[in-house]
Amino acid sequence: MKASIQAVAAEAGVSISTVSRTFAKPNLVLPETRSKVMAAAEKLDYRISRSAAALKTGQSFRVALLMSDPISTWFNSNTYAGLDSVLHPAGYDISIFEMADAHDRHEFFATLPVRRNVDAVIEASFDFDEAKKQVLGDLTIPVVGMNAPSTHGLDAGVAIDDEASMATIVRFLKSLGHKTLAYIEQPINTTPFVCSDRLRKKGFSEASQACGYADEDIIVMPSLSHIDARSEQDIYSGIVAQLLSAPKQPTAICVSVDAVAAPLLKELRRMGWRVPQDVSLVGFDDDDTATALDLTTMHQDPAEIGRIAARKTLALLNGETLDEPFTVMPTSLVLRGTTERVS
Amino acid sequence: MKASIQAVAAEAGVSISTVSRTFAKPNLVLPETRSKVMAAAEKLDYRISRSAAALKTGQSFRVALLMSDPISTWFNSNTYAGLDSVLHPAGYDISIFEMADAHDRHEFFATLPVRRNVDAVIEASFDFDEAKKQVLGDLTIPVVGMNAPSTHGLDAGVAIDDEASMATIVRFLKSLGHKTLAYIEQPINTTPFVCSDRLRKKGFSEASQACGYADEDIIVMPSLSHIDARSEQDIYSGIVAQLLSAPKQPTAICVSVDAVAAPLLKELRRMGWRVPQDVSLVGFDDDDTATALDLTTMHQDPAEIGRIAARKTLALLNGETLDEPFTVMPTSLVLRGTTERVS
DNA sequence: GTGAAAGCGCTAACAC
DNA sequence: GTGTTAGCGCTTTCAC
Repeated sequence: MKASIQAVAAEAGVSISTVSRTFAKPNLVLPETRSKVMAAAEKLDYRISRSAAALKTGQSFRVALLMSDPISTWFNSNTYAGLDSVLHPAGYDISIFEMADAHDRHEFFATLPVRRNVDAVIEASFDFDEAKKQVLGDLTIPVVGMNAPSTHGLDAGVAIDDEASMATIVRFLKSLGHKTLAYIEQPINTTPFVCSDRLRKKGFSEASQACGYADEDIIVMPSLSHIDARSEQDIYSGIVAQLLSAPKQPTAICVSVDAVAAPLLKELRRMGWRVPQDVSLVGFDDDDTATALDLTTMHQDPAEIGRIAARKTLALLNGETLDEPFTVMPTSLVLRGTTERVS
Repeated sequence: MKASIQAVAAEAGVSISTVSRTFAKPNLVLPETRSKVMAAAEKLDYRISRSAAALKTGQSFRVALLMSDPISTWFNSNTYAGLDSVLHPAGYDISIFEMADAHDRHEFFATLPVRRNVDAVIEASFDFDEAKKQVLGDLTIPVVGMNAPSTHGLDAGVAIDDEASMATIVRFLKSLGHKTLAYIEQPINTTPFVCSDRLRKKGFSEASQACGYADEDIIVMPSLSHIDARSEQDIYSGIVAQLLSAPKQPTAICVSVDAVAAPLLKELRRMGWRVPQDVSLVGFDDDDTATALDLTTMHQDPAEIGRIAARKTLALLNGETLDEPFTVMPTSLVLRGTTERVS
C-alpha cells in the first residue's frame, strides 16, 4: 500500500542502495545526496520496512523477556518500563514470555520459541535450574539476568544484594533496641520461581545470628505450601495468632516483600496491636503500597535495573565486551512510620 | 547459524512449500507428510523465521500501543498484561510508544513510525485531538481504543463509563446521608492527555446536581496547573486546609483516582480527622493501594479491558466485522473501610 | 561515493 | 496434496 525503497530511489534519481545507505549508514552518503533522498522519502511518506531489514540482516530486532509473574506486578512492570525506555529507541521490541507454572516452563524449553527469532533474552527474577540455564546458554545469543540468583548461564546481569539488604534491616532493628524479631515470608507463594525469597530469608537468618540474636528470639514463618481454601484474612489472622502466642512476642517484624505488609498490618491492628508503638514492621521493595501505608522498607529501583540490563544487552548485541558484566545495584532503607525505637 | 526451511525440506524429502504449509496451514497437508516434516524439523531444531514470514506476508506481526503514561502505571501495566495474554499467543509483539509530553506526541505524529511497521494500533486512555485522530485513521490499519473518551477515529474500543460510575458514587454517598460533598482531582496532573479526569469530574458535578445537592454543598477542587516547587505534603495539606476552612465542611470526599487517596488520608489524619468517622472517602480504580488502605472505591478491571481490546484487534486483523465494535465495561463499587453512614 | 546484482527465508499462486 | 516459481523489501559485497 505504501511507497517502497524503489519508489524513493526513482523519485530521488538515485539507486536503491543509496536510499538504503541514507537510512542505515547516513555518513557513507554525500550530504547533498542524502538530502535529496530524504526529500523524496518525505514526499512519498516512506518508512523503512523493519521486517525486510530484519530478514536481510539476520537480526529480528526482538528481545525475549522471560518472567515468572505477570507483567502487571510491581517489579516486572517497572523493570519493563526501564528496559523499554532504552530498547525501544534502539529499535528493539520486547516479546514477553510469561511462564507461570511448570507446564509453561517445560513448554518453553521444549519448543524454545525464541530460537532464531530473538536477538537476546533477558530474564527477570528467574530461578532456573542448571539444566535450563544450559539450554539458554546454547542459544549463542546474549542472555542477561535481572535479580537472578546466580550468574551461571548468563552473559550479564543486574541485581540487588538481597542478603545484604536484609542484613541491613536486621541491624537497623537491633539498633532500635528490638530484642525479639519475626520474619514472615509471603504466605502463599504461587510462583515457585521467585528466588529473592530464599535469599532474603537466608539474609535474615544469618544476620540475626551474626547480630547475636538467640534462636528463641527469632521467629521465622515460611511460605505455606498448601493453604487451599483459606481466605487471605484467615491466613493472616493465623499468622498474627502465632505471633501473639509465641513464647516471646516479637517487637519487630520483617516481611519478605511489601505485599505482605498491608494484610498483616490490618490484621495486627484488628488484634489490637499498635504499629509502631507495640510492634515495628519493615517491608522490602518500596512499592506503591509501601508509600501508601507509610511503611518503613528497603527500597530498590527496578526501572533502573531494567535500564542497565537493557544497556548491557545492547552492548552485547553490538559485540562489545562488558568490563563489568554483572552489576550489583544499591538498595536503601527508607525510614517511615512503621518503625520505632523500643521503649 | 540454524537450519532453514530448505534443510528441513531436504531432510523430510519434500519441497519447501510443504514445509511452509505444515507450519502455516497444517490442515492442507497430509497427516503423514506433516509428521515426516515435523520429525525433520525437530531433528534439525528448526524454527520458522518470523522476519521472513513477515516480509512475505506483508504483515509485521507487531502492534503499536500508544500510551501517555509510563507502562509501569497501574492501569497501563494491567491493560498491557491483558493485551499480551491474547496477542502474544497469536504471534504478535507489542511495541510501546510512550508519549509523555507534547514533544513526544508531535514527534510521533510527524514521523508516524508505525506506518508500514505495525499491523494495528491500540491506544490506552488517550485523548487525541481530532486532527491527530485523523492521521491515525488514515493509516488504513485497525485502530482500537481502551478507555478512550470518544469513539471518533477508532475502529473499535473498550471503555468503562467514567461518568456513570462517578454518579454511582455520588448516589451511594447520598444514600449514606452525606449532605456536603467534596471532589478532589489529582492535584498535579503531569499528563495532559489523561481523559478520564474530565469525564469523572463531569460525572460528579452532574450527579450531585441531579441528586439535589445545592452548589454550596459541593466543593470541587480541580487539578492545580502550576505548583512547581511545592512538596506533595504541602499540596495535600493545602487541600485539607481548604476543606477545613470551607463554609460547610464536607462529610464525604470523592477523589478522581485512588492515587490521591493515600496522601490525602495521611494528611486528613494528621489534621485530626478520623476516616471514616468524621469524613468518608471514596476512591476510583481499585488499584493496589486501595486494597492496602482498605479504601472504598470504584473497581475497574484493566486486564479484562486489555483482553477484550486485543480480541477485537485480532478480529479486525482477520478482516472480520465486529458486531459490537465498542464495548462498555462494567465497574463496581467496592465497599471497604473508608466510608460510613453519617450519624 | 554510488550503482548493479545477489540473495536473506519464507509464502502464495499456479501447475500438476 | 504437493512441487515449481516468483518475488516480498531490503542490505551488502563488489565494481566503477
